Amino acid sequence: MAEPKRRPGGRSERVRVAVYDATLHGLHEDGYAGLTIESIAARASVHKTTIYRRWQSKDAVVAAAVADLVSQQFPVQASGSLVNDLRYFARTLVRLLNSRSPRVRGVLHAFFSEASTLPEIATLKRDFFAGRYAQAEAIVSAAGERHDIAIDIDAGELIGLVVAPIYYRLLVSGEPITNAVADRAVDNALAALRGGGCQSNTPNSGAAQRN
Amino acid sequence: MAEPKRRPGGRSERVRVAVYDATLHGLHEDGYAGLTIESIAARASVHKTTIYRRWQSKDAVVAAAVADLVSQQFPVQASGSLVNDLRYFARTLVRLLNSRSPRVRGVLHAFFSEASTLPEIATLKRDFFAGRYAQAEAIVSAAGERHDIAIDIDAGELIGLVVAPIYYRLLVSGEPITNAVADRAVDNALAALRGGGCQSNTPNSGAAQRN
DNA sequence: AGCTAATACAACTTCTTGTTGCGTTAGATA
DNA sequence: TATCTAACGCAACAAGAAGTTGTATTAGCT
Repeated sequence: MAEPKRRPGGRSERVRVAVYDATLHGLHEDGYAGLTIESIAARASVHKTTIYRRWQSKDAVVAAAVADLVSQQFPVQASGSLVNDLRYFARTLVRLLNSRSPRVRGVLHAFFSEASTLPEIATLKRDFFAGRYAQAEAIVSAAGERHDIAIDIDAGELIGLVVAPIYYRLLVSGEPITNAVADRAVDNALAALRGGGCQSNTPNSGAAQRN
Repeated sequence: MAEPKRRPGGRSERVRVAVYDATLHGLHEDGYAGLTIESIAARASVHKTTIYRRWQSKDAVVAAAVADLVSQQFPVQASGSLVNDLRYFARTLVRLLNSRSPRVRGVLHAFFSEASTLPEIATLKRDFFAGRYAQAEAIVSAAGERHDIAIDIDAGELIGLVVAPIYYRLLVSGEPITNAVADRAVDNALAALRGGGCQSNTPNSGAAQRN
């Protein structure tokens, strides 16, 4: 029952990279519905049996390809004023959503299309945004410690005000996503702060709820 | 070259309704990728040749089914205070996004998945949101005329602040969408107004932009 | 009651999907 | 350099879905 000797270097690795690349590229160009194992194989210059034997199903390939790219984390700069940090954060998101890299666009497609219903993709998506959220929360709490803002500010609510309008353009209105959009989102979020919004001591707002 | 006499009443109509219903239902349960003409036919208790002859392609059926439901407009109540109108508006959106009706969920799936890349669906989506936007803008401009708020308020920006967090939960974070979320979104949007946000005379915000 | 548009049914072709056996290539080890 | 064998390429195939066509049947209309 000895384990067969694996060969991680060389061809296997090249095939893996080529397949992941072809998968994300295809996800971007043809969408999840139009993506097939044979199209991936053709684009990766690899035979379809190779994919069938190594990954079994289309969903498994997609999940693996997305996981591979997402594992490369994006660092967040957190030093200086709250405005600058938030602005940098928002602009980083804008740059990401505007990326012309087929691999990044493939992941975005996976996250914001039908593929997001796959359990593996859903988990990756949740983990990715949880990570981003934690980084953003650090920005806000740091500002709280510097006494730039009140301590009872709901960090999640504030970050939501910053990023929600950006995602809104990507997913709903389809309007272009410029740096000006990012800056305006930050300005409005901070304006809400000044106007008394994002208080964490009013968890359910003042209104009664029916649902 | 006489036009053949059509028969809009009776069976044709029943088939049409059954097919649209089955399409939206299938879109909800199986997704766009999993949807096939044969599955629609089976669910509608109709033979597949009927669908092939009347609608030609899967995309055409989906577009027609979505268009049929979307054509039923949702009225917006606009009387009273800005807070109440916005809250009603936001809560209506929440109720829509939480709808358990398979037909509504099917349309939502069409709008926020791969099907939204189809030209017909994209047009329907754009028109639908343009209509909603116009209604919302009326709320804000009415408040401006009542002098509840300043005249130089960017209505679109304000509405964006209200609805963006709601869509953000649906499409990005996946958190539950309650009435409390709607109310909080309105509160924060109005707080932003008080804090000096949503001014229409600062179209590109103060910051320089690189993109 | 008769006409015929619209649908159902069956049989068929074509294309896609996924599998299997076997020969070939190229890392790894000595 | 020679050898071993994991990983891949290739061809052939089976299974099934997608889409088409001819004909019979149903049911709306006059």
